[in-house]
Amino acid sequence: MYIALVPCGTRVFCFSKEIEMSDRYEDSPLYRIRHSAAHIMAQAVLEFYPDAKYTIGPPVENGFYYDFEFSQPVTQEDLEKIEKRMRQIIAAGHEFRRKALSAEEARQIFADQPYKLELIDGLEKGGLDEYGNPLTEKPEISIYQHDTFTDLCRGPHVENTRQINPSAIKLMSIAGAYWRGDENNKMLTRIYGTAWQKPDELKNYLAMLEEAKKRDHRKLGKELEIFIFDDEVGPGLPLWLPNGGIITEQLERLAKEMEEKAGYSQVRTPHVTKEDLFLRSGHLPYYAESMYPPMEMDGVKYYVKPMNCPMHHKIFAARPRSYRELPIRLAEYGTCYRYEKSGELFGLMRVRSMQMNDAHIYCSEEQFESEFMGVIDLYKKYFDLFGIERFKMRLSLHSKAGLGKKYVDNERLWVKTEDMVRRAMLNGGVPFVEVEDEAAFYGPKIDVQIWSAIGREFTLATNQVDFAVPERFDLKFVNKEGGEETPLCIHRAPLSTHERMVGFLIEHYAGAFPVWLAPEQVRVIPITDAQSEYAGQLEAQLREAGVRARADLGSERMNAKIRAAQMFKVPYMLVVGASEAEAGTVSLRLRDGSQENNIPVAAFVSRVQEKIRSRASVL
RNA sequence: GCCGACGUAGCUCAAUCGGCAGAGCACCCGCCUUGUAAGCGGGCGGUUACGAGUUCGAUUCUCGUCGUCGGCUCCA
Repeated sequence: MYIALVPCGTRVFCFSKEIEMSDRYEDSPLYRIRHSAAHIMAQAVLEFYPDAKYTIGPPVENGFYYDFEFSQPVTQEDLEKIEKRMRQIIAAGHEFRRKALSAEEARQIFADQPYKLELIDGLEKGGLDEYGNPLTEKPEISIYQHDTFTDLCRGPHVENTRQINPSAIKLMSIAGAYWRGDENNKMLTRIYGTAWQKPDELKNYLAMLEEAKKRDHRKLGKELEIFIFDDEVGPGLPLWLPNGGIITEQLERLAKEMEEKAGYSQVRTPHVTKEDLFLRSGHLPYYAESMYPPMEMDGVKYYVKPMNCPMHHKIFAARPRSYRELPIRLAEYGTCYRYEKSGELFGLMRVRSMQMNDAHIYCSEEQFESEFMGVIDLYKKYFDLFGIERFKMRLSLHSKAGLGKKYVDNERLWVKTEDMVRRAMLNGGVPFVEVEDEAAFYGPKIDVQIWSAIGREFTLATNQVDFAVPERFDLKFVNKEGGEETPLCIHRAPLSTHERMVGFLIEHYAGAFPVWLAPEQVRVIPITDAQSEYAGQLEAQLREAGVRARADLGSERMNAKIRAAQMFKVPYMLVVGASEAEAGTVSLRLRDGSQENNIPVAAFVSRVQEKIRSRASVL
């Protein structure tokens, strides 16, 4: 069962069926167990560190956490004793008791707990929840007590600590976390734990984590020689090895094919531009934090581009445009550089240099819906091709508080374009969720959210509306009536960036790429040296036929060569001995271990060619 | 950027209390001539991330820098 975890501030418009059928997490027994486990952990922690201040401790996907302010450093090694004490508390069979009370009574109970006092203030005055988000109605203040521990909490909890299986909980890790998630606030210490109903479920969860580590793109990327990072090159600046070069090249060919069919034009633009361009685009006021510092030449500042859009705008403006030309779709696999904070870097998924599957569509307001949905259709085609099923479309909206800071200050246009996107998605019947304060600075967007092997969420593809920047660039087209109009701009990146896409695909396929993407498609393995020549001929013939093939003529035994090819996840292995050389056939071993013998060479060649041409997902 | 942990050969990892830095794989050279996931032998490979400090002596202890990892913040 998939349990939807919807962050605060999310409005859900249409769930996928899977989610629709499941219960709300908040109502599930697991939620109570995890929430209660968090309280028990807090009790254990306070017994060991009586002067620790406790803050909040909610259930999360797969477990729970609790944030503390400690006066001394607490480390991973300390988790063992805390966990042991938790088991004792559970075994003692304490009741969880709820009590509603006034803000004043609550303040007395938590007199020496500054964070709890702040929470009480939020509940009472501002109508803020524990995360600092505004609440629509004033909640009742309640506490939960068990054994010696009392927490400000709205529940729900288990009735008795015995309802938690002490063998189905485990403390996982320790990490820093800002109070209320704000980097301007104090950093607290967060302890993560996991809790399940049965010990077997815990075991399965831990086994799943181990499995996930095996498909982590950082591990596979190294093993399969797809990319590396080098200390002297710099953090977040990946080097694509030849195998990575093949994969990215195949993705580009796919994109260009699809874009040609969909009426895009390919353009190319420089990596650096004068400061003026980014002042005009608004990147410098709104996006400067993520930009590399400028370099100066002849008294002029130049910036490395974090986005391609301003240059595409200039291409649009290269000459006067008529409504007859619209929509104009400009595409470029543009290389951009963003100065991501060091701690934000994450393998290929979050880097500082990236090549985007970028394009900008300039259209009139009437054309907007069909253009926007055309992009969504393109997503769907790609996702079908890759067999990507687990994703979430998210309508990312502005926030009122961010106007003029994170977002262009024009609320009317925000509301209008957000509504356009919402309507287009509803008309198209595409399920999505809405989240505030996630928009681009120039407009709302539909982000496609995916999860990395270790469960971290990323935006893969994105489809953004820009109602602000075309005007700043004074972009115009002449309409039917002969008047001037400013076009809307859609920024889209269905294949994300090479970096994030390949990182994702490595994990998605666990390194076993479909034939068309596999860096090496065929490995020819002679059984003895006597077949070296035949193997070499096969390699040449396959290459001639457009297949990436290699004959392994080393001095290892056949079994060792098969093993090497398996570890590299080469889709096809051709094992050839005396009889195959004699008959002009091959013995085919697939990556999955299955075998087909006595295949005529020509038959194999055309089979591989067909798999490549159709970008087939099966071998 | 912040909190915490970690950094030994190309890779995966050892090295007791501070006392000569080691193994497997990979790579190179031989031998073996093999039928669907590791044949055998030999060789090469290190300023223990970098820089200071403590010490007779530092992979080991201390400090700093860089990088990586788990999170937070942020995001294609």
